[in-house]
Amino acid sequence: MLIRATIVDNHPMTIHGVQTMLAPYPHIQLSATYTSGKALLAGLEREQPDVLLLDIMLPDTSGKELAETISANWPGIRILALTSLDAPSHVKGMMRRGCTGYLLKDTDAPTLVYAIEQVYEGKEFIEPSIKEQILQNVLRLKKNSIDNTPKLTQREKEVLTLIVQEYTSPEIADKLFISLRTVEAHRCSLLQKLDAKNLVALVKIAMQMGLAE
Amino acid sequence: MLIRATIVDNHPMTIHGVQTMLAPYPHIQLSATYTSGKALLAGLEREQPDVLLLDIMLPDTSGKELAETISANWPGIRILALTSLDAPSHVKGMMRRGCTGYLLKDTDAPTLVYAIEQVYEGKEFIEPSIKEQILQNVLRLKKNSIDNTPKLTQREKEVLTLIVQEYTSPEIADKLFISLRTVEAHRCSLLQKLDAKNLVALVKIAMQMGLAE
DNA sequence: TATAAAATCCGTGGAAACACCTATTTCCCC
DNA sequence: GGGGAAATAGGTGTTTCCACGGATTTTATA
Repeated sequence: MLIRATIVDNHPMTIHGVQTMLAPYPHIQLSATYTSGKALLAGLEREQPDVLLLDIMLPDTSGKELAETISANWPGIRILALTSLDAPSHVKGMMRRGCTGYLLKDTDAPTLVYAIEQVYEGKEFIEPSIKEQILQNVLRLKKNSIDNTPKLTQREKEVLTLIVQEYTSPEIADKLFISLRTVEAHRCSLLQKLDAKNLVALVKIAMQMGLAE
Repeated sequence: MLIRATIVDNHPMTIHGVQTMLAPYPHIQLSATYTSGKALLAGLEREQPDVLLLDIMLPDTSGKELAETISANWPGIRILALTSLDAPSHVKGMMRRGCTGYLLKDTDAPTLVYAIEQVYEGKEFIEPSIKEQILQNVLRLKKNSIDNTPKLTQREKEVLTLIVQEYTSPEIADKLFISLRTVEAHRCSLLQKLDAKNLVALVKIAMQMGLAE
């Protein structure tokens, strides 16, 4: 088994580090290295690796755009995100754009090799700590959410809940047996208290608070 | 170490099954069993267990409401969700309402015991398969989403993206250098194609497609 | 090149949302 | 018992949204 890998990273240090880490493993060959998205796209025309180690923050293109275009144009290339960004939103962004793995730069050689092997075989590999982080991120929303948003009154919470359940103001008025004006008053309070520009912003905030899936 | 456990489930069969499973483990004592939410709440006034095994579907109250009130009124009681529902939304709902664990009913005795022990110590325990399911649910949205929604045209996708970014129709018109009427036409198409009742519904669908966090 | 799909635009009208303002009643807490 | 927050409701007006028609031009593609 010979795995041809390629790396894109604007830090030469990272590239050297990966080269050093992979040196003792002859079955993984770092066939090419690039320091920008443009250089990579140009290089892919000549030579396609099996696995691409892709950073997110690059000088010209962003890693997310690159992942999208590469997985669309070269579906045979497996992409392993290699970055120091551990925020769940970045993980989601990369995985949804076609990456099969996500690794942090502070990893060790065996893990790097294992991740490359897994990704090469089409199996997902995500840093376990990051998996846990995402999970907690999804499950623990309620903690700093509607209950711990002391700004909102009971009634406002009720109205907000009905709003994200796609009820309009007149419908909410009927449902709560109050006047349309009262509902509108609550809506205004919600917009101000939650610093929302409009309905869309309000819904997004409410969903972040866990009021809807 | 003696762990006092209590179970709420409207199926006597489940209760018997748990009793049988826990019998060989003397350090876990099933101190009380209830078949309804009301009975549980009444029983808690007399006796509080260390760990509560809680089903979601109950005749009177729902497990989610129960989890919320119990974790609020008896914060010392650890709650382990024990149900046959494996949908991520249920897991999120229960965990966000104060459960420390989530177990499926098709589990085996050692796992049940381990879960109770973990939860007793305040450590989270979630069925590994469910963890993975939630993770995939979060990460793989894009797959059957905006790209695989062939219904939407390119322009409609652009407009939808701007909508969830909290732009209003006039703002979108300015940004895309098109008429307000055109934007509104795209909005109507979006509402129809995505079967959305209104803006709120549209935003929710868009977020499920991964267009925003 | 013919045809379909996409993208553009308009008129009209009503519903809903949002922004100001004020005001009363209720209820909790010091 | 008085102060303050919450909930209630109204007036007025503007903006945005949404739905019902329609139309033309551009683009892709078979």
